[in-house]
Amino acid sequence: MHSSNRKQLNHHQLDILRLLARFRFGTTALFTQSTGTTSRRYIHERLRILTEQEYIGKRYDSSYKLLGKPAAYHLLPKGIDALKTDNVYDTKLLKLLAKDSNASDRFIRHCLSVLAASVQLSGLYGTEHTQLQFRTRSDYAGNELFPQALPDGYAFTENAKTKERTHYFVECFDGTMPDSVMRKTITKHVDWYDNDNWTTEALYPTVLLLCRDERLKAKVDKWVTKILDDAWSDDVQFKTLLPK
DNA sequence: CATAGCATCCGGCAAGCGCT
DNA sequence: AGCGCTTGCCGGATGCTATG
Repeated sequence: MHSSNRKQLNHHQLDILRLLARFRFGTTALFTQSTGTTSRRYIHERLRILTEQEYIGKRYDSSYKLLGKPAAYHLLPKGIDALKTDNVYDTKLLKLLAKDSNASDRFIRHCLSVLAASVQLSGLYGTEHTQLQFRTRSDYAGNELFPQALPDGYAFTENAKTKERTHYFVECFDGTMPDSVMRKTITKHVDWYDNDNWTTEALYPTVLLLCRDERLKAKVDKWVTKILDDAWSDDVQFKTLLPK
């Protein structure tokens, strides 16, 4: 453990930094699930090593233990630097990532919801042959085809032969925002489609609304029905889901 | 090319916690 | 108390890298 004799980051460790760039925050358990094969203990050790070397930071104190909350990891300047060699991240995103050290608990919770959603949806819609591809706001920052504000996620499976995509927009209603914001999120999709901003031949993606609990799901179902009744068309499909 | 030294991998074990 | 789950700590195995 002598810093003078430190090895270069291996590809496993870089993969973790890339995941963090895409999802902003992560936990040992969620990273383990999202990689599928690797053991939790091992992921933890990678995170420990990256933390020790100050590539990533760790949000954790005794109150977390008491609440049974896992530590939340995020990129530090050194980790962001290490990603620059990938040449795939635009400078705006890199600046955004630098602010994660001071992110609010609410923001962290939302980021973890999105990561959990990607894990859950991979199990729901992916198969051995056609894995579900999940994209985050980091992946499509600046995209002008998608509704604004950008959805929490965009996911798709691709038919190997026809190359046709079955695709989804993902919104996480996880208790981090007031009702008004959630309703606006629903109308955002309907308006974007009705105002002809969806300028490709592909069908508009099914909008998956991940609701924190049964009670919220019932409420959201009602909002969706009402909003579609009031709209000009019902071409946008919504589906409410509960977290696993 | 051989090898020494050490960073990393990874499993075993323990401790803390909630649930029953 | 027993079970399951998570994180922390320890140490042997593995494999990379610097050096001659």
